[in-house]
Amino acid sequence: MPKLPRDFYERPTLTVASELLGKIFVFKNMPRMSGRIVEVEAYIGMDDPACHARFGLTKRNSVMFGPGGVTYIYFIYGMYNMLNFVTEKAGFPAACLIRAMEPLEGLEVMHKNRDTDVIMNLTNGPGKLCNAFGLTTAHSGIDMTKNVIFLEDDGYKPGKIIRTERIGIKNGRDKKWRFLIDGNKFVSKR
DNA sequence: ATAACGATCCAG
DNA sequence: TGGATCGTTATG
Repeated sequence: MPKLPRDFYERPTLTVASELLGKIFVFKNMPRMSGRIVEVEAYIGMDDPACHARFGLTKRNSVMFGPGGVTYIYFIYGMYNMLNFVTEKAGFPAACLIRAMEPLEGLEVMHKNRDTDVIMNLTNGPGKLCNAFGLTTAHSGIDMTKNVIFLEDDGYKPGKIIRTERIGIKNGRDKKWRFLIDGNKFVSKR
């Protein structure tokens, strides 16, 4: 199946966010692991008070200032990793946070990493899915046009897409920059 | 040098 | 509803 090219990512972040829904995230680990994206949030530029780029270029967020189609993974709350894809062209800092997926391949490893038998509980949250896939900050800055981490399009068409406020932030919570597939049971809990 | 806090999760 | 837990950033 063909990988999504850099052109897919280097567009307005809200466009990318909505089109990420239904795409297949692939991590060529041992074994190959994958999941269908069902919930995403957009963080856009230095003027977005919830975006890591709001303080300008720092050591942590530098990858957001580079080209689109690169992973941005950061560590938070002393124990969780968050998976993002950098969007827009180099120079404009923005990214999409992947909040939930439907697990497809590598279920055994996910169950082991998450220490649960419940499939529904594997990847239905941004911290959970990184734990399930084994993704850490060591996987930040990976070029998604290469062969380790990338997206595939199998032609799946999500049904109705819902837009809501972003979750877990204080500033900028008025913006409806969270996108999810209506009725999908792998969307994160609230 | 130090302190506050965060794009979360889970137990009780 | 609160505690875990630590890197990042701001402030003195």
